Amino acid sequence: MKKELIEKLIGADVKDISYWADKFSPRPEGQVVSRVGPSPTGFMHLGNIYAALIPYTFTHQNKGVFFLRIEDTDTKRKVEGAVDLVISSLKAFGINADEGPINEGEEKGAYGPYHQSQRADIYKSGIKMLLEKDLAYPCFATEEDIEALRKEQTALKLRPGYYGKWAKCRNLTEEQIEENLSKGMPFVFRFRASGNHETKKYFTDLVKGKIQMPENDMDIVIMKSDGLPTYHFAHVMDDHFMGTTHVIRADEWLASMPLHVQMFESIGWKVPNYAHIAPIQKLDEGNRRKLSKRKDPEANISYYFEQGYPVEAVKEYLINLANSSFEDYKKAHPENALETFEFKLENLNVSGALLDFKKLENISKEFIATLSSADLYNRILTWAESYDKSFADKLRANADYIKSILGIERDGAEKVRKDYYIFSKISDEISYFFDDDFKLTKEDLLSQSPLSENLTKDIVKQYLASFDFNHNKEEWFNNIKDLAAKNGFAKNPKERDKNPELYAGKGTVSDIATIVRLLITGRTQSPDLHAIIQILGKDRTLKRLSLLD
RNA sequence: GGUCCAGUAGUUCAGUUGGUAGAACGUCUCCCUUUCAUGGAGAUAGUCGCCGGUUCGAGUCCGGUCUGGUCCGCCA
Repeated sequence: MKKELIEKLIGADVKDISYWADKFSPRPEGQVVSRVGPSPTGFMHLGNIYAALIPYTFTHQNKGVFFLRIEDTDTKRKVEGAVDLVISSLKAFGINADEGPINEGEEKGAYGPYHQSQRADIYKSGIKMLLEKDLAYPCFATEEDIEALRKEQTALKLRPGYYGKWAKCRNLTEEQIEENLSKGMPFVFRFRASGNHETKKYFTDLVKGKIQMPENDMDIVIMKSDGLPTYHFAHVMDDHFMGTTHVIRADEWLASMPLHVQMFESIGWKVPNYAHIAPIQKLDEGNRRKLSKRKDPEANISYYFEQGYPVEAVKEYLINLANSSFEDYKKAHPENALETFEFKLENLNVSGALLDFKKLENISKEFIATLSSADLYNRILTWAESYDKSFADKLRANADYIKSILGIERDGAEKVRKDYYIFSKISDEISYFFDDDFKLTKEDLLSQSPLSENLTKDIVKQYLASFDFNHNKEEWFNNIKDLAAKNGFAKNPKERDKNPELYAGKGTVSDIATIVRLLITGRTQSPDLHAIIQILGKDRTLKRLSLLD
């Protein structure tokens, strides 16, 4: 294409591509460079974290460079504060980029800017280069033209798209282009595809292995009429100049790998390694489908923060999802497993990772069980300050009290309870420790008691009479056992099961314990009762034991 | 419609170059036990989507078929 026409199309002051080649020095030989490129839509998808965690971990295990690039070329979707959301979300999961934006205004690294919206000059130079090489051309087709084209193709049962003989602007003469320009017609730039759709070519994907795909023959739009590039072109330009060696990205890009490889090759640039990560899916009425931002609240990572899953658990779950051999590794190395686990791209889940909340809960329980009561308290408080203000107030006002509650069968215990998995459930879980939330009527007691009304009343009376707050755990329980014996109850449930006729109409120790438990906690299930009593204190305990008086 | 990926225990997934299947979670049983949650021991379970082919031998290779998913925008 004539120089004058190129200048008419993109302006006279566009730099040669060599300018950028000089500006961005090549990365050290052999260095692994990878990145994550979220678009700032104001929404952080679980998949975004998943797609960042994998290259981040991979790159750091290879002592490489991991950078963050904001892919904000879609001006229509731009949202205020979205970049901060991206950075803070990544940070919450321990993903800190070596290069890239560090907040809404600043960035670090020598290959920037790391916002695509600020790289317009670089892309223009790229277009200039492609026009000179005859690898791109301006296209004046309107949206309506494209729509009509698609309709015609579908009617003929042909592959829809702008390719081959359907690509009308492909063969525009320079005179025709001049004429359209003089009419002021808007245009985009398209890539001049060189492939034949009938020809199959092998591509190597680090996750999926060798795959065969047709060559690309689509004359895809590479620069929109607003002067910003589409993903495809930005990917090629940026990953070339930023020195990316490993393009690790979501599965949905697999189909455009032939296009991207073709662009690199026709320009004469080195083709990076590709690794396509299977999407996170969920089961919906028997079918799996991609986690949907619109339909599924759990697609948004804020869901996990709101529910109060510990980030560590979510992170471990995601690693687990990506590479199920992590389970074996963790069993062998329970300490520090997450950081030291070396996962291989070729071991990545190939088909699609299905969310399994049961498993997440399990991991979360295991993780929370490793926390001391003080650590747990701090985490709950941090969570509550954002998501449950009144509970946060309660936590602050009763710090020591609540810490001792959380410490039941935790601090110093050889077998830690594993009944918490999300912070949002803890408030309810411990509510009976507070008189305001403790509600038990006589009717509640009698209806839930395993024994008859008269027997229950009698047992309550006897227990209150024999209760001594200063008993240690053994003395305390012996007292209940004595009470059982005195009333002709079985000392343990097994004894009753062996001789049911002996204890007909009576009960066992566990029945007495249940009645005490109901009086103290209002529930039939609770952690260690003696510990609860000690934390509640003498006055509160006696008051609750005196319900029937 | 085209394209590519996948289809292995109830569930989520492993199964490097072909030698009749493993883990985790779940479920169940027993032990521990005042309830629950733990902890310990164990059990349960799969004609490896279906059909055919190659082979002494196939989850693993080939062909076909069905099912599910991805992508096919001036969105990324």
